[in-house]
Amino acid sequence: MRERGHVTLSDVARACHLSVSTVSIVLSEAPLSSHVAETTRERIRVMAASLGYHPDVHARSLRRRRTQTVGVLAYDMSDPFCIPVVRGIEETLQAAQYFSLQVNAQTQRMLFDRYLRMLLERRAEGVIVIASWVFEETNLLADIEKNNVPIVIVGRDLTARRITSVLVDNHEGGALAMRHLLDLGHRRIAVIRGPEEMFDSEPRWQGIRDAACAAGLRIDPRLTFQLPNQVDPHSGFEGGLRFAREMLASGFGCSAVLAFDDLTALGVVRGLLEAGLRVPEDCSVVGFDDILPAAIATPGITTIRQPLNEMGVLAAQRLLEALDQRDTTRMRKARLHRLAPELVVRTSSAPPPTAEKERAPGPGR
Amino acid sequence: MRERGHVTLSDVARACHLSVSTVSIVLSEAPLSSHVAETTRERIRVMAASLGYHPDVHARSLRRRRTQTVGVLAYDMSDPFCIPVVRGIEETLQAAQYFSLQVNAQTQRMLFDRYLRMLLERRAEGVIVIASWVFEETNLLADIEKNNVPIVIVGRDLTARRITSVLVDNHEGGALAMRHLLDLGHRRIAVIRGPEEMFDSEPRWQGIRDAACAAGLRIDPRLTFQLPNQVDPHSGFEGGLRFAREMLASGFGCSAVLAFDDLTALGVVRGLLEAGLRVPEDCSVVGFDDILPAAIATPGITTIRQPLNEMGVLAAQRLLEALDQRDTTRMRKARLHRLAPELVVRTSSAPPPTAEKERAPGPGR
DNA sequence: TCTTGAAGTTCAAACGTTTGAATGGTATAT
DNA sequence: ATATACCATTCAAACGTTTGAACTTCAAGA
Repeated sequence: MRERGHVTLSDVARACHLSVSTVSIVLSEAPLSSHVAETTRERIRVMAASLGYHPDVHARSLRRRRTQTVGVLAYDMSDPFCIPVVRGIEETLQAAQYFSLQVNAQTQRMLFDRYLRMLLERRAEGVIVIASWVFEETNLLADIEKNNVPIVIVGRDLTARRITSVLVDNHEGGALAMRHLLDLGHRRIAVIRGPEEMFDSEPRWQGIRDAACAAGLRIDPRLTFQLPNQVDPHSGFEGGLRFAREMLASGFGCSAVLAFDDLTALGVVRGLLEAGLRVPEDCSVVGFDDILPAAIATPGITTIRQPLNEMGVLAAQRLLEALDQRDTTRMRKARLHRLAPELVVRTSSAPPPTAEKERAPGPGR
Repeated sequence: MRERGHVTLSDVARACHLSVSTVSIVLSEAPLSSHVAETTRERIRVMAASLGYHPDVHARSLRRRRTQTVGVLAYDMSDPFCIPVVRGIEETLQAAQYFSLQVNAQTQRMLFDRYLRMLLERRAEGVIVIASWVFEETNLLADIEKNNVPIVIVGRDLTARRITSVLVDNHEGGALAMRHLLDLGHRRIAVIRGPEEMFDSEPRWQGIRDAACAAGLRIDPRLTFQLPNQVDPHSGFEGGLRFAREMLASGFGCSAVLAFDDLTALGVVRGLLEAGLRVPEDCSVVGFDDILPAAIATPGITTIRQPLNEMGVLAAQRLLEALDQRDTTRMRKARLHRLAPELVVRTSSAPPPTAEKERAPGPGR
């Protein structure tokens, strides 16, 4: 064991009575290593292992001028949304021999900037940003361009800024949810709209309205509710709970609630059950995202699944392509990937209490 | 913008008609920078900013022989258990100007080893491992010692290997849960024990038994159930669900279920509700951990909270201390921190259906 | 005997940064 | 006039690694 500091190449070289070069060539499996006698190679490897040698990635990166690192900046790792995306990214990068350096902005702009800078300092070769909000005008973006580091963003469309973007088709998702409730026979449907500063809110709401419209239904404005802008991504639960209480207090009922996301839906369920109503018998609830708590709550929340893992994989693939073309092509065009969401039917949705009268009168239903 | 590669100190120096040294001294705010004229300093800073210069952390680490980096190896970042621990670690390290390099072993031993090696290669100055399982005999441990990198582990006791350990008092937690049910008046209590290969399982079970014993209750072996060893940390839900179904099918009932963790508890709730029973009126359910889904499900799960954030903070503090003493003290003694858990009463637990008869007969209760 | 070629190994420079020592100035005290 | 102090800046070496070029040594071919 060394007195201090790490075991280096020259430690190994000294122990083997060889030069640093030879040891480096062998341990890094450079092309030249085929010219080194197998016995020597083995001797070096054994010695390196017994000394506990591990190459210094800083020295290596400096010399090779490659870090094999991609930065992944998530707006909040504790949001269940991020986890599968990050995992998809990680898998894909790992297979391409890249290390994904993950940092967590915790929805704080200050941290966001700090970490973006840190990724630059750590010489990430590319950056993937997961952010359905924040990330507006930071001048670090210019620095990233100056240093020729490609970016991909997950969760919103920034192709206008010439950044390749991967996101779910929110319009279609909203429409899927609404059509599901309409198909079940609901007509009095309450809608909880997302915070205004979140990118997803508007297209989702559009999809909901368009689907209602196509079925000849105009959504009653008295049955819509707006979630406030909040920093805490877990606040959706509180919002849903408050909505349910207010709605029940107002006496202005509905047979189904279409919530902005799963946390909101779980808040609504809590409010309804607390008041002694049954879900879905008295009122259906539909969420969005398909996060873990929605699947394991009882009743299971009917929701719109975002292909999160797939989105991560796609983002990583696009980034790897950009890295490949980095030197040849200067001008890359930003691409937009809008992935299809999927309806996941669980037990929080059912025909309305009076469905038999509203729909087909046959006794089979 | 440079043709390729990043902007370097010498780019800035050239643009300022100054030497690399001066620019370095100013931008890194070295002590010598007080000797540099303020006008010069400002000129350098402006130029650096306009060129988009960011210091190369690899070159800096190489020269300074410090990386200001601590590795955080979690056995599974998608486990809600890890999130608050990691956040506590991150906060604490950040305040001490350290960067926490987080990696996710996804409960795979192969990844665990690979990432541990990577942390060594990235010259993490210390390592925090979050692992209630895995992490048995990896010879990388020896390498870590050889390179004089301090370790702290969260989630199990490895003081026998002279590694400082931070964990919750599982024995006390189990006892708390059992005493809560006993206090409510339950006598027929089913217990779902954790997987054998998980460190927490045994002490938790001991605590449960000791508390029962102290109250003069012997737990009926027909009411205990053993979760199988599983790689997927989300499998607790399935286990709980299966338990509930089997128990109901056997007709051998109980008035309360003490589940190994929250996911298991949520599985039990699903099984009971599916069968038309009410929670907590017909059967109480208690979990362990206090993860998000337990709080936002309805009924909210009564559970034993682990002070996860605090555990992260503590682990980081101990590591920072070890880093401070690294050079002076060679022999550090490993410390054991066993933190007190806390009972969180929600709505999944209540007196048993026949509580009035079993306990005090007064009408006030 | 002299090339030629290969095998096995080493030299030395470079990557971008930091930093102790050194430089050339100018002002003040002796 | 010389020493002292300080100011503003630069020199040069070092961190651990990689790699193109160079160097031996030995054997075979001309």
